Amino acid sequence: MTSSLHHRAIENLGTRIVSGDLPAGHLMLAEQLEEELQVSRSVIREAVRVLQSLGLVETTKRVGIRVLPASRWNPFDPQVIRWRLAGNARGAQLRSLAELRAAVEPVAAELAAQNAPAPLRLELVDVAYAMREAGNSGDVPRFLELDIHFHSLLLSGSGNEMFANLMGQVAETLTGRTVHGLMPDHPHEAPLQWHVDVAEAISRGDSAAAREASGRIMRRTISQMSDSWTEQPRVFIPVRR
Amino acid sequence: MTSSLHHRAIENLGTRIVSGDLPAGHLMLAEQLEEELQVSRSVIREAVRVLQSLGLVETTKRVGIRVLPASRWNPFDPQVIRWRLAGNARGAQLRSLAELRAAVEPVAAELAAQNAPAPLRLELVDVAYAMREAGNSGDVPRFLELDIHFHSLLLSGSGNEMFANLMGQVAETLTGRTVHGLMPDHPHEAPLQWHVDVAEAISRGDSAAAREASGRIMRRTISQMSDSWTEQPRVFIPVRR
DNA sequence: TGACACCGATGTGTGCAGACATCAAAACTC
DNA sequence: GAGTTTTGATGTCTGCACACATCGGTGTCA
Repeated sequence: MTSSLHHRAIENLGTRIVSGDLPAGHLMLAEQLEEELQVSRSVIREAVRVLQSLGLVETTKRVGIRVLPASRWNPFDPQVIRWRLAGNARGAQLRSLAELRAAVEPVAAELAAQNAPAPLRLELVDVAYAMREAGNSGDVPRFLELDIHFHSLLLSGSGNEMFANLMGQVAETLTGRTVHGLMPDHPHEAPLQWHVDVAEAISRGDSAAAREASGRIMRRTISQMSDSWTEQPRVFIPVRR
Repeated sequence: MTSSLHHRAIENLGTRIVSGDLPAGHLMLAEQLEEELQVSRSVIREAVRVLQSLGLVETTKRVGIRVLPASRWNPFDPQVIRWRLAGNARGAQLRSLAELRAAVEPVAAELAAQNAPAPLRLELVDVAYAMREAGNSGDVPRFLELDIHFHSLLLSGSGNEMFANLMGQVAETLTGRTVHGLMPDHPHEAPLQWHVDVAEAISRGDSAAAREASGRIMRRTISQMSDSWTEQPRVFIPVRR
């Protein structure tokens, strides 16, 4: 039911708010939204309730439905991330995700070396070898698929459900990087070997080596992507006291 | 409006699902929930829509409202985190948050050293000094307050809105740690100095030193808390393909 | 005359009740 | 077993009553 009226209403309002089309402070009335989207009150009310839980709007009696500033949005919500990736904040969103990934993956590798179940360790090694092959043979789509699979296994193997939940976002950044031509036709030798190093370190339970090798991959990734970020302004969320 | 019927319905169902009282696969009907919570259909529907957006339930025509497994929940949603902290998964949730923090803060410190606005850097140094004083004089409540403020400034100063959003969760872990008597009456000297080191490194833009000092704090924090975690089983979220 | 506290009118979200539409699971027919 | 019909749940729409924050008017006091 991805195109129910409810879903479409959320999508419509969510994209417009995140894109800045409906700026912070903008006031709307439920009745006016019914008219605009040509749906009934119940649809609007249920959609507004969801947007409220995402921190995109707040409702006040006698006032209406007010759009909240970006600092109140839940930046980890998959829908908010999707809307930002689809809009003009795409660059900033990709940078945020890449930095988050850079922070998390080395620790995830360390934890996976300590805790991952045996079958997952074996699969990780297999995938790392397959990545090296696909990379050397220039099979870009297969490489992307394996790359996503590798990092998903790593996050899953950490045994931390918050890390594991980043699988989807990581897939998004890797895909975005490939689609936007930020990847060389032939991935470089060194990063391919580092992936193998991570997998083998996890496989033998060497958490320090896993962390170190993963850190190398992340530093390389960041330095490659940072060129296309420099123009994106950073946003500083004020400290709430 | 924190005690509207809508809010109470979400709270009721959310806590019961997260606590395992309503297990994955459990089926409910809207009509039955109306009866049980003694509210009208619109209240139930709006609450279910919100829970649906959090990944806690799914609705199917002709079937009803089905509780989803924990692997489908959004582990970054503040409400989900709060429900887990309030229930029997408290230990696992605190560990997840601490590991996330351990991963993020060193990178946040690095970014803050590169990007934070000047006033924030100055405030960070002030707070670090005040922390050292409060720590040495054994003023626990003030120390906790300053500790939260310090780490909030650090995350905010990174200029990454996802990092900044973790302020609330970090406050929760620090408070939880203090309330549960996991903190010594007098904080140790070394960590106090490391906080000052982080602040001064950020202040002078030395990102490597900031990351290093922050990493020391995190390693100490993890090793102190890990004693109370060992009994918590880890959950491995399967890779979705 | 001016400042301030009170109070009632107004408008908008919240909650309720009932109807019909839709659609997928389940039962039935061949 | 394949195709069709029935059924029962969510999806959508609508009219109404209520709660309550805001605003403007009224009255009191200095």
